[in-house]
Parts: sequence; C-alpha cells; structure tokens
Amino acid sequence: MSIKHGLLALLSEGPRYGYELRSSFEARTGGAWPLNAGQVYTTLGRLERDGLVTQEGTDDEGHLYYALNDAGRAELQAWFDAPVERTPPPRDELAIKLALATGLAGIDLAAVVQHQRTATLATLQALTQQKATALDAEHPGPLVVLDALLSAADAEARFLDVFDARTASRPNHRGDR
Amino acid sequence: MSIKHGLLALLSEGPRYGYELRSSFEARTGGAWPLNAGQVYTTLGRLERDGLVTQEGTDDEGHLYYALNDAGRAELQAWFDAPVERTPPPRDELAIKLALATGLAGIDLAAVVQHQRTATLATLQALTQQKATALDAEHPGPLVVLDALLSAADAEARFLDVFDARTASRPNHRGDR
DNA sequence: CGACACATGTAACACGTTACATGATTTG
DNA sequence: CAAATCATGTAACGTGTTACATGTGTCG
Repeated sequence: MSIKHGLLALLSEGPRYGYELRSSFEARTGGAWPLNAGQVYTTLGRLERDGLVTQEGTDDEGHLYYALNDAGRAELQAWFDAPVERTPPPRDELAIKLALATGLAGIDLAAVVQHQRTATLATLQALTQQKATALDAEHPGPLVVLDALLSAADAEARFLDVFDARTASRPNHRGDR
Repeated sequence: MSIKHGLLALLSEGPRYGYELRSSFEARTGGAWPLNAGQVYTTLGRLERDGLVTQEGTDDEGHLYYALNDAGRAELQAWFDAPVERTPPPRDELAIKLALATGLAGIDLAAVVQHQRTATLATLQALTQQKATALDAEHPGPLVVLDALLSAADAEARFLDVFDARTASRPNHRGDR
C-alpha cells in the first residue's frame, strides 16, 4: 500500500512520467528505499486499473505522462487523513523467531540474541553515521527516513535488552510438554 | 519468510498436522498474530514443494502429519544462526507518508502527525494494558511478542516527537521547485 | 437440532520484487 | 566508440491474505 500511495503523492504535484516518479521517490526518501524502475510501471498500471490515475498522453520527447484524477485525489486525501494502520500488528520476524525459539531444544537462545544484537548495533551505528553526513548536506526530506529507521533500530536494541534480561532471569525455563 | 520458518520451528519438536500448527503458532505468539487456517496448508504445501518438510502419513483419526527433514532442519538452523535481515530497510508506510507529505501543497502536515500520534498512543496504551493482564496470567511466550510490539509503538511515538519538533522549527519550509 | 470447534483444502488475489528486453540519448 | 543513463515495459515469482467449500465431531 505504501508505494501506491507514494506515487499518488508525487503525482499530486502534477502529471509525471514513470522514470521521473522513480527518481523523485528515491530522492525524497534519501535513497533509503531503492525502487526498481520496472515496479513503477507495474504500479502505475495497477493504479490505472483501479481508476486512480489517468494517462495524459505523451510529451514531445515521448514521455508518457500520468495524472491524478478525482478518485486518485480522494484516495490520497484519505490516506493522509487516516493514521497508518497497525491492526493486525505487522508480523515481525524477530519477534516470531524469539517467541518460537523460546524453549526449543537444540537452540542456543542466548547466541541468537547475541547475533541479533551485534547486527542491530551495527545498523544503529551505520544509521547514526549516515545521519551525521546527511545533516551536513542539509536535506530535510531524507532526514525523516533516517530518523524513522534509527527509531526502529533503537527500539529493536531495547527490545533485545528486555528479552535478554527476562530470559537470563529464567535460565532453565522450559515451555509446556 | 517468517511464517514459513515459524512452521519449521514448530515442526522441529516433532511431526504435526496443519491445524495443530496453527493453534501452536497462535498460542506461542499470544494470539497477537491470528493465522488463517487455510494459510497453514498453502504454506505447508510450499514447504513440501521446496523439500523442507515431508508428509508422514495419516493418523488413525485421519490427521495428515508433516515432519521436518534434513533440509528443513538445516534451513531452520540457518534461520536461527543468522540475524534478521533489515537490508534493504523495510518500507515503513508512516515514514514514506511523512517524507512525501513534507512540502506537499494542500496537506496539513501537523494534522497528519497529530492523527498518527493519537493512534499510536492508543496502541501503546492498549498494549500496556494487555501486558499487565498477561503478567498476571504468567505466560512467558506471549510476553515476548507484547514487548516487541510495545517497543515498536514506543519508537513510533518518539519518532513522531522528533519529526514534529523538526517541522515545527521550520514552519514555512518548502522543498525544491 | 443447531451452533461451534476441528480439520483439510482450493481459488483467487494484492503487493512487492527481480530479471530481462528494448531502444534512445548522452557523455567520457 | 563504449559505457552509462534515461526511459518504458513484460514476465514470472514469492509471500501473505481472504473467501470459500466441505466434512466430522462435540456439546448445550
């Protein structure tokens, strides 16, 4: 749902052609989310199928422009009006992993947590670095993305701490059976 | 990738049949992630197609059992050995929304943030409530999931604060063009 | 009996993703 | 000239999801 709406948002500034949308999307998100060119066209096709955008004909350079129509504008407005849905909660792979690994024979839970912590801290560090350089460049758009990723990575680190503390306090815990 | 591996993890405790796997999955994750029964069978079919599980014949009650084979065990071990991949970073709808909404005409950024904050705080509160009741029930498995969700919701709230502070300090910022 | 949980499965779809094909234009 | 970028698209796949069909068993 996010890419679809992302393209709608970009189209709300006026008709654009596919390749242009891709560049804009990556620019606004600081390249954090590379977007395969082909996907723009498939997504545009689906948006057209759903009656949210309309083809506007070609440029004198052959660029095929798409434009937001009324339905598209309504959809975009609705997207902005409504908070991002987290219901049902997104399936977080890490949480599933730890929830199911707990009490599983042959699994070194502490090691799993340790590996994950290392990876998470590395991500955290890399993001902090990126943010520092981004701050110099003075580009407000991408900063948002970095903040979001930093928040998420930070939360993951905290979560690992909490989980670790809990499992450490019950060293030989076994589940049912 | 998460459901597939989740089923593998459950199967590592011995042969199970579809419906059983569904119940176990929901039980271990505290019902936070409802799993449609049908999906278990499609996923099992794909796991079998990929040579990770094998049919073990039917029960005297007609239950069709699946079992982990060597390839499945290896895949599961590899899953536990490797940290959860966050590369490329997951596309977070909220971040995309805010990144693209910034500097967009006709969009009340502050209102968007405000709506999201309300929703996020509600989620946070509901989760805290759930955790409190879960603590009484003394079920360690589901607690992990609640902690993960709480961490994520908390991070979202912090992120919104940071974003709000930044945009508030540049009230009339306009992007390029 | 009727409702509900158990149990297995199929069909169809949405979304994202990759790989690939193709050609024009620009630039070192 | 060769390589890179611009530009548009198609085909195919993986995963997750819903809705539906179907039947058995159980319990109030």
